[in-house]
This record gives sequence, structure tokens and C-alpha cells, in this order.
Amino acid sequence: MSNSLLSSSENPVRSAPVARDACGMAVAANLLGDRWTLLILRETFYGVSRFDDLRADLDIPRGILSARLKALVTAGLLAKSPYRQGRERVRFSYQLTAKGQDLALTLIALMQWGERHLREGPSPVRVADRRTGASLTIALVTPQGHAVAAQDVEFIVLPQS
Amino acid sequence: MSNSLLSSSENPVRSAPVARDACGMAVAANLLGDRWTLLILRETFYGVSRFDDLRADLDIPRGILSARLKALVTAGLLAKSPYRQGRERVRFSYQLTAKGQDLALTLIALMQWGERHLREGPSPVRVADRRTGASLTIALVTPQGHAVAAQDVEFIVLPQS
DNA sequence: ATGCTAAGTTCAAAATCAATACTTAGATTG
DNA sequence: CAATCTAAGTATTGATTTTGAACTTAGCAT
Repeated sequence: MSNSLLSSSENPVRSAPVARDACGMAVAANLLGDRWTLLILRETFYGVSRFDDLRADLDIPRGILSARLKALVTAGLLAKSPYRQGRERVRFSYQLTAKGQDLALTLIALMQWGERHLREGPSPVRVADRRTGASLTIALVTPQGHAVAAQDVEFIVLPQS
Repeated sequence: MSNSLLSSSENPVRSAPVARDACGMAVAANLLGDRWTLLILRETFYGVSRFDDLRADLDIPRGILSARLKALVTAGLLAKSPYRQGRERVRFSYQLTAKGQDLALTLIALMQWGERHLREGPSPVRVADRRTGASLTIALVTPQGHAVAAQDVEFIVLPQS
């Protein structure tokens, strides 16, 4: 994959060709880029949804968790809803919205990168095709669903209007 | 895609089924999860490599940039190397290593999510098949390179040894 | 010799985070 | 009915981190 978008680079790239405000990656990094947010989302992907469960599992200060959950609800990644288990009292759960669930591919990409480069030994999680059991990996695919090899991938920065 | 790994969930999941130390996603989130690191990596993907270019482009305090670059070099995502342009003086550039370049899929996944959910209007970047020009998107694929639909994707948490 | 620039380091002030204690509102117990 | 328990927070205070600005260093140019 041509990683430097600006191609040949006989002389160095002095600035990113896409403004930060105009780049989905930068805007997303802005929203998710802090010490806890990705870890909170990981928990919610695993199905952990209650304030105190998140707090205990992550060992995160209550104030910080409270602030991050508020931000994620405001951003529309999580929805806070009352719920009742059996005849216990009403509690609140933070569930991924469709927008939050759509981050799954990103988190799986991150997970697979982490497994490849940051951890040793076999991964404790397998992502598989439910029908065949085949292991699945993240890739770039055509609209027809065919993976394209890294060296055939090209970035094109469109002229900004 | 079954987002709650622990499936059926008539009663709530109280803790993540994979310890943080044992999860590539959590380890990676630990490394990349702060206000600047993802943005710095974005710049390096675009080919911006010099300290002062990064500083100016990101508007990041020098001390922070220095610390983050050190951490990324230590982690093996960036390599610092002297370089000389023309007969100018020797400078330093921070280039992605193979390990860093391998984060491309993750960053593209993040970018495409950001474009879908955080920005309006057309994306300023297209990811395309060099041979056919077709637009490419992130997906989970079988070892044969065939994309699998979200509802056919299954997470399996292996028993920890 | 003087100045200029890239690539940092240093330091004080401001912002953020962490730890602990406190609050609130239902449900449960005595 | 009063006291207690717990989930889900808020408040407060000290520690840490970040920011902004000035300073440093080394190589090259004038």
C-alpha cells in the first residue's frame, strides 16, 4: 500500500494534504483519542453496560467514567436507558447505538494489529465466519467483496472544493 | 455482527471475558489512546516526517510532540533517521516502520467510520483499487479474500490457558 | 563574527486526572 | 417505620499532565 499519500516524495511532505476538519480520521481521532474512551467502547462491545461494572472492570475513577459516558452519549455512540432485571430496582445501561456498533470493524482492526505486533502467543479471541468457521481478517475490499492486496491499494486526495 | 461477544445476554455481562493484558485491542488502545498519538500517526501516513512540520501542522506543543515521538520510536512504530536534502544541513525524519505501516488498515477503518458518521459531504480521500479504480472499503474477509456479511461474523472467546 | 533555522529542552501556569468522600433514590431488612 | 444497602452518580482536593513561552544547541549561510 502506498502509505505516503503524496506519492513519490523526492522532497519531503511539509503538511497533510487534507485539513484536519475535513478528515474523517482526524475528527474520529479527536473524539476517541484519550486514555479511556477506546477501553470503554471495548467493554461495551463485550456487552458490559452498567456504570459500576465498567468502573470495576476498568478500574477507572468514577468521575472520569461519568464524564466519558456523557461524552459518548452526546456523540451518539452510546445510549443510556433504564432497565430492570427481574424484580430488582431500575438501573441504567449504556448500550452501543448503531453508530457505535459500526465502530466494530475499526476495533477489530485495532485488535488484530495489537495481536500481530504487541502481544505474544495466540489470540484469546477468534473472529470467524459463522457458516464455515473460517478465521476472518480485516482487509480492503471492492464493492463486490473481493479483497485487494496492499500493493494494489491507492489513496487519492480529491481537490478540496 | 454479534456485537456482544457473550451472546445471548438475558442477564447483563458483568465483566469483559478477556483480561486487558491478554487483549490486543486493549494493549493497542493503551499505546495509541491519547489526544495526540493518532493524529501524529495520521501525519506520518500522509508523509509528514519532520519535527517542525509535524509541530506546525498539528499545532502541538513542542514538548508533547517530543515525548510522543520518543514513545512511538520506542514502541517501534516510527524510526528516526538523519537525512539530507540537496546540500542542506542534516535533519531528522520520523518514518513509519513496517509495524507502523501495518496500522494503515486500522486508520483507514477509523477514517471510513468518521466519514460515515462524523462528517458531512463527500470524503476528501478515496481509497481505490489501483488496477480498476474501484472504491475500497474495510471488511472482514476469509482466508480466500471474500468479504463476509456482518450478520455472519462470530466472535469466539477461547478459554484462557 | 553574526545570524538563521531545525530540533529540541526547560520551566511556570493552567488544565486534567485520580483518589476519596459524599449524595441520592429506590429496594430490603429488622 | 427506621435503618440499611446498593447503583449510580457528584464534589473535593492533591497529583500529574499539558500548554505556552522562552531558552539551547548545532550546522550552515552571509
